[in-house]
Amino acid sequence: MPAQAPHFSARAAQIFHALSDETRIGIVELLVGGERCVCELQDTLDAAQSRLSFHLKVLKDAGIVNDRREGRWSYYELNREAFAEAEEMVRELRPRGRRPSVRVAANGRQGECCD
Amino acid sequence: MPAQAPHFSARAAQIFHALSDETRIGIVELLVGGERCVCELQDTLDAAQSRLSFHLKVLKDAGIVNDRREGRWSYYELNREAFAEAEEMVRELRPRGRRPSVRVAANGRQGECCD
DNA sequence: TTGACATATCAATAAATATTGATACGTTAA
DNA sequence: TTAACGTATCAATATTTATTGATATGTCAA
Repeated sequence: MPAQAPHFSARAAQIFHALSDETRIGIVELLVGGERCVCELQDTLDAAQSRLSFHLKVLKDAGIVNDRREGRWSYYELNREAFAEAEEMVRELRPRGRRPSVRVAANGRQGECCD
Repeated sequence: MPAQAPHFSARAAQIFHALSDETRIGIVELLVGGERCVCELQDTLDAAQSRLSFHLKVLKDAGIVNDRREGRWSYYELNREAFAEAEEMVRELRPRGRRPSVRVAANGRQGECCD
């Protein structure tokens, strides 16, 4: 069997990439408590407006956040599903079972590896 | 209180960055069942040697894998701690509590946001 | 001891991402 | 209406990350 469904690695890479930047982690931290307006994020993070907008788009494209417009304000909130997905991915990538106590190469021979 | 310990976001970014590439996800998938020799990874992933070595280094620098040398072979395995750490990070970034049913801006005023 | 091997590292380049400043667009207050 | 506002998007540039081919290093077999 394949290790994972065909697009698992692409989706995993996308989610983890969205979380691989300190500014974006900062945004997520601010959203942990609930929905926030872009202008609040801007004040708190002290980030230039277009820069913040760029990072919000990365998060949105990865499905990490949802947005909502209200008049001239935009509100962002975390998407619970994406976090469930991320947690599940970490679990699926995590080491399973135990290493054999006697080391056996995957080709079945002990202490040898390549031909 | 700060949302997280001072280096949380740096460490989170590092771990997630290590997992943000399809080739590296592929490597991790191969290691899920236990330790593997570099040459096996090379055959299975069909990746150029220096390319594979580069990605293994990214994973190693992030603490995702440990390596071991035996004669002329190198073996890599997943580091359980890093996955526990990653899982915990996802949990800490995940939305908590409930959004207020009546929307209130963080500045306490309803329906308003910025000054 | 010499030569082939497994792997890491390096330098050059390519490709992807991020930052910045400018502009565009819808919305609201005056 | 018009002007200021909040936000998104774009183009140019800077920065980071990945790939490639070459070389270095330690190890083992002949």
